[in-house]
Amino acid sequence: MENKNEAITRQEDDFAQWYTDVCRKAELMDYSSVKGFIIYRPYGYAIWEEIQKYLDQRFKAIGTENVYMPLVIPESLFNKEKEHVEGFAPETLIATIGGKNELDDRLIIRPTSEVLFSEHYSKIIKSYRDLPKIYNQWCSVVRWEKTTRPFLRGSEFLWQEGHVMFASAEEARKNVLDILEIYNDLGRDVLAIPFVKGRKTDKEKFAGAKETYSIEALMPDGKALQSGTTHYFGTDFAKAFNVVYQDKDGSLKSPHQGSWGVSTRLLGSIIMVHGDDNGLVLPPFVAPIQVVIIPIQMAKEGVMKKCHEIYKIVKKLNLRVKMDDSDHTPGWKYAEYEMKGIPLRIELGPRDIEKDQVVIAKRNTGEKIFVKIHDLEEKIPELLKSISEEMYERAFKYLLDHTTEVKSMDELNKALEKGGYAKMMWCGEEACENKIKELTTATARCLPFNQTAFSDVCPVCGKKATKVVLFAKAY
RNA sequence: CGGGAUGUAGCGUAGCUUGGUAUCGCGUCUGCUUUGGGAGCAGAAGGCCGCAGGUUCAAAUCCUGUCAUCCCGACCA
Repeated sequence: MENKNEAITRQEDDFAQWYTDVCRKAELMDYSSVKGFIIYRPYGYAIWEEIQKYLDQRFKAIGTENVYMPLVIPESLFNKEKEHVEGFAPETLIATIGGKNELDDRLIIRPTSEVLFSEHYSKIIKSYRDLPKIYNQWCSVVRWEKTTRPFLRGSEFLWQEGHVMFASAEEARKNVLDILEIYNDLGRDVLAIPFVKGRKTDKEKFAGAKETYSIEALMPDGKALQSGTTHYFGTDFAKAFNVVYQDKDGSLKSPHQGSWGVSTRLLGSIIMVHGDDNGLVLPPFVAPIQVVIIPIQMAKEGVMKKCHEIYKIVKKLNLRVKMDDSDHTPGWKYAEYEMKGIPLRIELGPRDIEKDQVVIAKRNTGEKIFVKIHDLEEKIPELLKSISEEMYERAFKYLLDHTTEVKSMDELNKALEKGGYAKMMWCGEEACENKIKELTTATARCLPFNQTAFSDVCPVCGKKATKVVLFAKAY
């Protein structure tokens, strides 16, 4: 029987409310008493930990070392890089009192750590032998946001920030593109999210960066969500912070710098891309619980015993498994674990025991299948893999269906109305970019790496267009 | 930060116009019966009505401020 109080808002009724409902009912987070600062509850934090595991291992495989930098940056230091400061100044949180005294040099709670890394690098990089430096830190940062939403935009969020120094521009650029590829792999293989890889326009790039690259995900409400970025800085930052090394030939040079990061915003992507009206749908490889076992008629002879056997079989596969032997009814448990997005549910009762089988329900499709117990060992890993692929395919199809090539302002408007990306040829002028934003509120998400031209006229100004650009409304 | 809406038990709510010690459902706890899609019966606990001031003999209700959440803009990962 439908229990209205347990249900969440339907997506089609109010997508934003659905999102918030899922965040709370799936116990991913809770609000704290300070605006924009959320509590990452165990279930939500565990997803982040899985993301961390994957990325940390990939980062280290290409020579990255983890470090930890201070939480605070003296204002005087922060102000060294002009363009960067202008980008962040409006959203910094500043500590002004230490103990009982006003601070002479106020302390900025890091909104990002470019300047701390740069300052440190100026001390430890002296010779070409000290390069490259590929450092990363896992931490939280604070940005005083005006409007906040769980995971999507918080005043504090968790992330990793890589800050790298190389002797040459080529190496630095290669590093930030390699990392972008790792982010993309994370999406494809782990999160089941198809990202669009591309370069940001000058207008949209990071404060102080020469080049900014991003991975963009498309949400079911038609809005794009930037899910990760990498930046190439050139030598400007290094120069501002006096990072100088002596090269083999004895000359003094500035290294080429890059940075890259993904944040807990990825959880927002996961929730929206895959979720449905029954709640969360987690990609199998980040699900904190991958398989849940529900005993049916627990009091009946042999049921619990058989459930424990199944538990052991799944555990042995190195999977994250939970058995729920609480006294809730099976129906309650089904709904509960659907809300939590657990990829596979195993139901086991007297009827199954007779047939030496279990019932397996797939969260992503709702499909129920019967599997003989002796086949479980082989079948479960297969199912998890195919679920991940099905989820990716579904999201990819949505992405394709909502990427529309447009050749006129009229088509652009229609494409944005439908939701998703309006793909157009662009002359490269910021004026045209601004005009689209003014008329539609959509922004240039990126110049996708796939630059297959399909016209040579900019629909805004009518001049010659050479670049493929994706416009969309964004989070 | 501008415009709009909303805050009453863990969740969802009634009451507010016309001030007088807070309603109902779900959840929680106990017991028994149950268990293949959010179980049934019986009993119980749980609230300084978001917070802070003010008006009043008396404030959930009226006034001011503030905080939070949601929506629409501007800004940003």
